[in-house]
Amino acid sequence: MGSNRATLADVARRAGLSKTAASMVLNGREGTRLSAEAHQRVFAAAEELGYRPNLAARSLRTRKTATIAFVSDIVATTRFAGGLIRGALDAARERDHVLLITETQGDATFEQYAIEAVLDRQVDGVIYAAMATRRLTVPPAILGGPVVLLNATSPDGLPSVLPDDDRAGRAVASALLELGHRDAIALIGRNRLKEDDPEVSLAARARLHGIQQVLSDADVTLLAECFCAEWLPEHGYAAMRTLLSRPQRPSAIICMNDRLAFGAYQALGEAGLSVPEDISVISFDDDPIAAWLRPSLATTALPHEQMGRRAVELLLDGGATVPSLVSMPLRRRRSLAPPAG
Amino acid sequence: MGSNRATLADVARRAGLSKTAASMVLNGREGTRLSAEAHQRVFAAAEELGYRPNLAARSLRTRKTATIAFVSDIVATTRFAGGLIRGALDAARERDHVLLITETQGDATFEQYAIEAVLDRQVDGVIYAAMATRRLTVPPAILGGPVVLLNATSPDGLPSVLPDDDRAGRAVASALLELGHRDAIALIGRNRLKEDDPEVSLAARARLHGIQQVLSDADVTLLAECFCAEWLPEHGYAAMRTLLSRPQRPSAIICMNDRLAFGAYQALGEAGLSVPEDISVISFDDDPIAAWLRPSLATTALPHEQMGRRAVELLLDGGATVPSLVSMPLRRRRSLAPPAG
DNA sequence: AGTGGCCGCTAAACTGATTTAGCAGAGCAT
DNA sequence: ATGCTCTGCTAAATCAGTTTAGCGGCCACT
Repeated sequence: MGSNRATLADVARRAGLSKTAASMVLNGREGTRLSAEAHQRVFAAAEELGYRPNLAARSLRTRKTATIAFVSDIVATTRFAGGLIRGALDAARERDHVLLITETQGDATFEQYAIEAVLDRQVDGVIYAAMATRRLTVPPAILGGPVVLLNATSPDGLPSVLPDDDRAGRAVASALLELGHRDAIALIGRNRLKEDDPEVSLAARARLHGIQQVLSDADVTLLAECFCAEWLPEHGYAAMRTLLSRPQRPSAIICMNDRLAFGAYQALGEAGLSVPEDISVISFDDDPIAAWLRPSLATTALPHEQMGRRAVELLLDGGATVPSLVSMPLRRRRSLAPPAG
Repeated sequence: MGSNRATLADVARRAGLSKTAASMVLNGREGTRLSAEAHQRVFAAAEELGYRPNLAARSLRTRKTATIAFVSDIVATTRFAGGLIRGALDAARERDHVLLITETQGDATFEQYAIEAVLDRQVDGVIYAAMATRRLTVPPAILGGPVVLLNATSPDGLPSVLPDDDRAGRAVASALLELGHRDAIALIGRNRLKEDDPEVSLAARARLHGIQQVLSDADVTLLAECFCAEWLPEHGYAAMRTLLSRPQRPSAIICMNDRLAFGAYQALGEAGLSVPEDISVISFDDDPIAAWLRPSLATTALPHEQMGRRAVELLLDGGATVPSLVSMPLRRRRSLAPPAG
């Protein structure tokens, strides 16, 4: 691949100068005393030969590769990952960097392998990403260079990028209060495991906290809270059926994510209830499915692109060591209405 | 990153041998006449020092980087991409390679940039992937080395990996015939643009061809065929409503993809019809929502992981120059039943 | 005794860049 | 004429590997 490319020596020869001169000119070194004419000749020669530096050679000397490792447990291959990678890719491109992607699949052997693979390639830094927002311990091997945690924090106090789930929870609750919902708001997706173990999830706790904060400030208590073992459509469906079997029907439902909401929609449809006339629904994530549902689902968007972008910025431009919270915009859609009656 | 690592010279010194000897031993070179004892000493020294070769230095000499570029129009950041990348990642790891990912976003400037970026890094080969299965022309710059097209073909006769949509179409039609559906099968998702322009889609034509083949072999004609401008839920919804407004109600629906089927489900639900008792539905892609729908949606799975894997295999192990078709397994789910009455 | 071959190993060149140290010549002052 | 500084540039070292060419010693054969 890219075999017979012109080398710096070729450029220098053509310009009638030394490699040193050519190198300095092309790197725009300050304080060199090369003449304007020398600059001209080097640029011209490089242009004519279509010169592109051999980055392997360069990085051998400089120990820079203009390459960032994107190491994830499994994020690179899930629907949630798209935006993270896209954002990181964009920010990297703007800084003339490129992304080396590996996946550990949560397996220690693979992780070991992935980390050695990227360190062997002398990456300039590592973005360590998690699929679920959570706390984790990074493998010590990567601590030799810059690291940014994406969608995760660690006890080491490494720079990290997280979605602002707490604020999203407040936004969700506020949206319902503003519409006049008060005494018949139900919540789907309580889960002690997620809420209490930061190594499993940080989002559950933060979302819940935000919601409770706003509700208790307004002196509102939840009509019901449904436990869900997982945040999948079938669990949302089951939870919604349970809610509908109770004497008082809720006027609004908060789902801890869009897939639960999808399941809730299914149960509502079967029960012949309509959203939002009979019941409002609001949720978290802004999964693509949220916009596809009928009626479209109001939700708070996980800012994946922003997060990926922010991670690269922190890594290359440096910055805050406090967790960088990226806000989750509220998408107001058709699933919201004032309570009936 | 990876600053004070042991070098080959360190290993050689510790083993009391030359760099040459150390290099040859560690690379397992055949035909060298180094003693068994020399081997021992080198391995021991490398082990003790935790030696890992500097790949930049190595590739400067060998022009191999053990790195593959994964260049895509936009695939890397969509839900459909996950599997492609995952498969490629797995196959690459098995061969001790790593993936450099870039995205062109269909923009010529970005594409130019992406290609230069990967060529500058001396990748061993390029996987050029497309989001929609289609024919495309690859930028000449990457033709200097091995290239495999993923989810695409080109007029250049480059090796390529495609899903076997034709066979999937046959499987879908056969599944309905087997259940006894004959004279009331409708199709949602006809689209001339997709069917006739291979630069837009190859899948539409192939799926349709497979379906038509099986049906005409069985002397069956479609009850109706609905045009859809895009293959999104709203179009499936509209198409389904149109179908339901006609005098004869279909007994089964084939949707050109799962998102159309999702829309069709919505229309059926609103009309109070149930799947599969009133109408069977079958589709293509095996989008995650297919399994989440109630009832779960029968569909043919795009074999993303297999495809990504195959692309790497073709690239590194060599192989067929005829397009490599990967079969799309039929997922039999609850949306299928014999026709009512 | 001469020489040819094999054995076990190494010195040095090479990859393509960056970077350090320093050289030749001009101009100026003494 | 000598010494000094400044200008404009270059030779050579360096990064960490791979690869080529070949060296010295020993044995066997003629």
